[in-house]
Parts: sequence; C-alpha cells; structure tokens
Amino acid sequence: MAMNIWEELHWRGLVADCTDPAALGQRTQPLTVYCGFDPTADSLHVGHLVPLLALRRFQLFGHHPIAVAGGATGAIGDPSGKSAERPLLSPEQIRFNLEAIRPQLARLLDFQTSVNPARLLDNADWTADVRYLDFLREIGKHFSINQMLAKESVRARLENRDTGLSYTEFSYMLLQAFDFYVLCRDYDCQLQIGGSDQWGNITAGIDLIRKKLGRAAYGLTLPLVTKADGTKFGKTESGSVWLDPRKTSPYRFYQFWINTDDRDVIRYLKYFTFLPAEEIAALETQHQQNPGARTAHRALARAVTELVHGPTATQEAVRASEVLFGGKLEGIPEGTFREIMDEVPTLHLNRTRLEGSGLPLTELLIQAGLATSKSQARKDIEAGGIYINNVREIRIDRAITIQDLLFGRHLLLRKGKKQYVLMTAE
RNA sequence: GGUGGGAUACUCAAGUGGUCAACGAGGGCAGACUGUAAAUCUGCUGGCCUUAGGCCUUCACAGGUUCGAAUCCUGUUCCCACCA
Repeated sequence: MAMNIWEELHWRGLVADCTDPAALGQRTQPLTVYCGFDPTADSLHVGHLVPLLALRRFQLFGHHPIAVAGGATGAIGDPSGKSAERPLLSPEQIRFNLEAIRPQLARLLDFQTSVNPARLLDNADWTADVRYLDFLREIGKHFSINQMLAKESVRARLENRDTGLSYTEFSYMLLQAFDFYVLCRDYDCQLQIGGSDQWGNITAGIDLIRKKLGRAAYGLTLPLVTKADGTKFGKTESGSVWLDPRKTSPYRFYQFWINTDDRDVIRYLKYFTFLPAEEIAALETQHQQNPGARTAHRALARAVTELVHGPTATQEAVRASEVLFGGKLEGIPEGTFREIMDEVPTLHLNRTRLEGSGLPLTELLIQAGLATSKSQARKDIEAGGIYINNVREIRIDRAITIQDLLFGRHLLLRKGKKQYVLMTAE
C-alpha cells in the first residue's frame, strides 16, 4: 500500500508536534515545505540530518522542498534551546560557513528532477536590504511582546537572571517569521519544519502569514534525537560528528553509527535512513534474536554513511573497520593498509628515529595523540590498554624499531578497544 | 555605598597550620566480562623520574607571618546574599 508523507513521518516517529495534523493529513496536493539551517559552524553535523532528511522525505513523496541557508538569521543567533547568549559570528565567518554548508545541504536533496526540484535559498537575499524602520513598521507591528515573552524559548532565558537575553537574540524570532512569510508569499510555501526547539519560531511565522497574507500556513516539528543513556546525541570523545569528511572522516562517521546503543538502533534506522518499513522490521527481528550479530548496527552505519559520503567512501570505511576490528593483522595485503590510511588517523614518522635503539613507545603514544603525558602513556601500557599491530604490549620500556614495521613502513597503534592510529615511516 | 559570605583539580564538592597532589561524587581513560552494545566489577585520573619511592608545579591573584600554609595576616580582582 502506498503511504503518504504524513503516514511515513508517523511510523518513523518523526512527528514531535504539528500545528494542524487533521488539515495536513488530508492534503493530497503537493506542498512546498521549508527548513532553515544557520551557518553556526563550518559544517553541518549529524543532528542536522533529521530535518534535512525530512525535507528529502517530503520530496520523495512529491512535495517541493526548500532548504534555507541562514545567512541573515545566522548573523543574529537563535536563542531557542540555548541557555546562554552566544557571541556573534563575524561576517567573514558567516560567509565562510555558508559556503561550506551549501554543498552539504545540496547533497541530500534532488535538484535535477523536473517535477519537484529542490531549492536552496539564502535568507540574506531578502533580509539584508530591508531597512530597519520598514521592518519595524511592516513586520514588528504584528508581534505582541506579551506573546513573545510567553514563548518557551524566551521565557526559559528570562527566568535565568544570570544569562539573560539580548535584544538581538530576542529579535531572532521575527527574522525567522519573516523568512516564512517571504517564502509563503513568493514561493507558496505553506509548511515549515524544524527541530522541536523551533516550535516558537515556526508558530510566530504562521501568525505573521495569517496577519499579513490572510493565508493558512502550517508547522511541524521533528523530535529531538535522544540516547538511551541520557547523554547528548551526536557527540563523541573528540567532539561533534560532522558531515564534512575533513572534520570527521568517513571511517569515524561509520564508527559513530556502529557504536550506537542497542536500545537506540531501531529508532535511528527510522530517523536516519530511507530503508522501508518492512526492511527495518526485519532488522528489528534479527536484532532481537541475536543482538550480538549487530546486523541492525551495520545496516544503520552503512546506510547513513552512504547518504552522506557516498558508496565509495562507505566501502572503504567498512573495509577499514573489518580489518581493524577483525583481529589478527596477518595475511592482510599491504594495499589494504594504503586504503586504510585514508580513513584512519595517520601519523607520518621520520624513519631515522626508529633506527638503532628505536623510539620509546611512551613518546610515540604522545605523538600519536593516544596519551596526554608520559605518565598517562605508562599507565595505559601497564593497564594492558596498548596494542602494537593489534598485539598487547605491557612493557613500559618498550621501544619501537624498524623491526616492528609491517611491510617495512606501517605501524598500527591501538589504545583500548577502538582507538587506532596508523603510523607510516618514511 | 554598607555589611556579611564565597573563589579548591574537567564539573560539583570536602578540607580551616604539618599525616594534602589534596576526602567524596559525577565525568573521562583503561582492564575484566561481552558483541566495537548496555549493565556490573576493578584500577587510574597535575607533571617528571625505571619500581618501593623520590622530585617539581598546583587550592582566584600578589605579598607577608611561620621550621612548615589550600588552611593565618595584608592588599587586589571577580562572584553571591542582605541592607541602602
């Protein structure tokens, strides 16, 4: 049976809230839907995938998606969900971030299809030249301070006397409402989606549209991605998981998904992949019968990595993972090492340092970033947490020499279960 | 402006002259068990030295008292509470 987008979003658990589920659920006509992405960093991260993929889901069901890169809103800073005032980004930084984010937004949407091609817009295009007085008269007049103060996102900040809220960030809501209004007026956009923290901003836009255009517009928020252990989604020891392969390699990206908590994996398959319901149901059955096989984890990691980094990079990430976590390194051809080098963090080493008595392992660990100090390195070795070429090394006075190199040039250092650094001696 | 209280390691939080590199909790790292999961248990968690152990630098900042200070005194900065 063919589902519509609303049923699709529901079974995936992607509807956190909706302004008018009845009206939207009955709509069969294609709809124009938008979501904004502010250039707060020089890359999107995994948290952005939910709304971005949601746009794609709308597109797959025949609707018209618009991704808005927030050149204007990014200059102000959204206070929603933030506990403290953020420093303003410099114009150069915003421009730089914007250019980095655009291709990432473009990558997951289809701009070629003739029926409902995606659009990528920048809200600075219709905001930058608006004069302050005009904005206050045309837009600001429609906003009631009382209502704005009542919004959760604002109230949370006002209740906290320490952090407060600047007029600038307070105004963010108006800018986003203005975006929705312009998109509705010029592109017939009637639906805005966003994270659940966007509810206040979205409804502000809906109100503005009703007052200025006398039209009905809708909002739908997506759930905040949670983790079973209560920690924040999208973070690892080394920080955020980015979509930019230069900031988070495809290997690390793949590993991030592989390491998903058992309790979250099925939910994530629904959130982050386009796999059909039957396939996810099958994976769920397999997962419940034999969680140790990690079939669902593999499917999740592969699918998401493919979406973001493409099949080739995914193949390499899978390959690297199989080699590194497959156990013994014996019998692995050198060519595989070369492939892995692009995926795993790699350190180049001057060959002469390994000659003679060699380089102390403790120092090497520091250079590789696997230890912060010599004593830490020593402790890790003593605790049995250090592996050379996947063989545990417990001698703290161990030195690395040319004899340790695989194929005369590679050395695989490992700390704990899954922190690998590949070293190459030249 | 007045009075009182506070500032301790990644975070919270003990410690009020020596036994303090500093209790405890959380977090982090590692180990065991497993499945690159969770839970549980164990060890580590300022730096340096090859271990017992030793050395160096830390308790807001700058000085001082003392054989000896995170702890006492003086000044400085910043926070909080109450009163104006």
